[in-house]
Amino acid sequence: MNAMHALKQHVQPLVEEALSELGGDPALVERLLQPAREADQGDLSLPCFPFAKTLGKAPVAIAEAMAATIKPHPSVLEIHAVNGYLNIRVDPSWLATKLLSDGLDNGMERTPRTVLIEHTSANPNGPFHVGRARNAILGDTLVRLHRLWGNEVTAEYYVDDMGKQVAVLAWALEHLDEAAVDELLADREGGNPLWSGKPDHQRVRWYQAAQRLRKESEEAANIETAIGELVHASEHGDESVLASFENAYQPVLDGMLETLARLGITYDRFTKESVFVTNGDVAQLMEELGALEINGVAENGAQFLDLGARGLKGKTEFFYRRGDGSSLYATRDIAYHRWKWSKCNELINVLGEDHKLQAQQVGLTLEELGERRPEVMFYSFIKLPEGKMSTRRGNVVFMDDLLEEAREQAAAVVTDLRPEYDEGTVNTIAEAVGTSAVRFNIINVSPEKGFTFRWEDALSFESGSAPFIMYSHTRACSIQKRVHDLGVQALPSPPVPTVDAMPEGLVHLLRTLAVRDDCLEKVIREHRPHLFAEYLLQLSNAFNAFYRDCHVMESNEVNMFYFAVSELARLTMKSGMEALGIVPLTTM
RNA sequence: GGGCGUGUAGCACAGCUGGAUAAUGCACCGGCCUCCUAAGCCGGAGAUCGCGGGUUCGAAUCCUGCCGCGCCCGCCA
Repeated sequence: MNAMHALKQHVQPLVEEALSELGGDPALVERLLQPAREADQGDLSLPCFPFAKTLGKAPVAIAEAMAATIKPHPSVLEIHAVNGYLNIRVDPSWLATKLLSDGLDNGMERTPRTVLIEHTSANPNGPFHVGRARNAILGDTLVRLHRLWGNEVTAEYYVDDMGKQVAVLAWALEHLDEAAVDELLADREGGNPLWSGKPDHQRVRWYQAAQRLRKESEEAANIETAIGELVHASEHGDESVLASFENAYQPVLDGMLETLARLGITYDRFTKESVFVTNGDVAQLMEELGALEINGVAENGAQFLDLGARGLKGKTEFFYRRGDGSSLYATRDIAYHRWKWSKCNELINVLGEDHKLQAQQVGLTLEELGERRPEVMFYSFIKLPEGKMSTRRGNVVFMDDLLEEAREQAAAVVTDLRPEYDEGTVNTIAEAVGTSAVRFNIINVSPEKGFTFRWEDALSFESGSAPFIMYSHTRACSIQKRVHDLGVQALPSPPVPTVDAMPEGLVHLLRTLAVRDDCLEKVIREHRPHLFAEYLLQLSNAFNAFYRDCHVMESNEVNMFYFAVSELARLTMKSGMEALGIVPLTTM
């Protein structure tokens, strides 16, 4: 469907030729000839200002001269010189023919890449709140977008199954009972009773109770020692301790995954951090690091790399080995990355902005070892209007609660709009609308931007939201169903009308369909899913204009060309929605 | 203090490898259901692009200084 790319291939030589005749440098055309910023001005546009000096002519005159001399081509409808710009407008008939013959398959020669995307990897110690879930939603969307682009993707969750957080949980489950936990957390608001049986919500109370004891009780020092011993044992690969950790966290992780599954998020593989300790990779790695030129040793025998020598600013010492010889989280992460590289030819991590420094350290160390550094999509945290999200202070929105609220609100809207629907239908639609709206609300903003969560935005079902896209899609589905019911089959290459017979909404839709691959390509290259969300909004909008201007059916007569365009748009919307995790309902 | 990121209409957000009148949604004002689902469509109003310098034919975009906000600167994870 890369019709705009094809257009440029046709047009560029003609523009270069015209420019050469005037004495300009044709080598500049490739870069300068780009999609027009102003949609009403054309499809491709060449600013003529850079040629003014060498040609000794005004840009306006250059553009006019080129417009007059450029050779015609079937793909080009018209060429105008405006204010020093050469504006080229695609012939919509040519475009329609091209789009319909290419179909969803964009016909570009691409070798699919093997991509490993690690995302979420949240500590399994409690339920997702909206802030932690941003990682999973962005990561899963990236996975889906890569699949749409034709890449082979493995989505991976790195399970932090050792270290302090799990140790605290395991300790709590071992040493506290229900009554003790209740007492320790007595001053807290009770959570939503809906989740009282969900293990992530249950067990996080044990974790929180233990956190209190660690800070506030008289035995704090003893507890700290006990937990320290557990951590130490896990870092040395003690199997019984690791097994007790797993018993502690696995139900929590299952509960967390249940929440994500509701959002359509699943993983192909879970890799446990402890694996790299028990299989010897970490020991081997530390040995190699110790032999590096930039290795340093502290007084107590701890070892670090001097990454300042490799351009790292700020704190330059990167410790990878403690004085007692055990590894650190980042060390294991490096071992994990080497393993990941053996499984793919492209590696992407989704990380919170708090991991930027560590990602630098891991990346530089990998390069020092002769490996490539992974690509990273960083995202900023989600705040609440009241400030930073914090479970401890109760300033938190749980994903489970948000999804429930979203479903209820959506159900209210459906019941209001479609009173004839039965309860089952309402629930199906409400669940789809609710989860899709929540996802879209997070995908829609650029990852590096701080984000303030507001209920009214998350639950907005109007223009600029997932339900808007979903609704446009159901219109296309409705058309398909009606045509199908008439017993009419789509034609592979229907007669394409001339430009004069094409309403504005149709032309706009064709041009929007034509730029999908350019958008997707950029999204994949730059890890910026929000641009595709933006595109899908535009496409839905364009479809609505087409729907307004072009009636596929007039008194049971099917316009085969309109139907073909409608179907192409429907399938493009559907695949795009799936790539964003929006549920493509056929009716709503 | 140092490093990284961010600042665009009342609110939210796009545009940032320099290019024409800064896009979109919410909220606000007005219009459209004898016609494929009005969760829609059309029109209107609303912006000193944080502030000051610089580079350029041209700056929201690049450079620089300042200001606000966020994150990081553990032999934690």
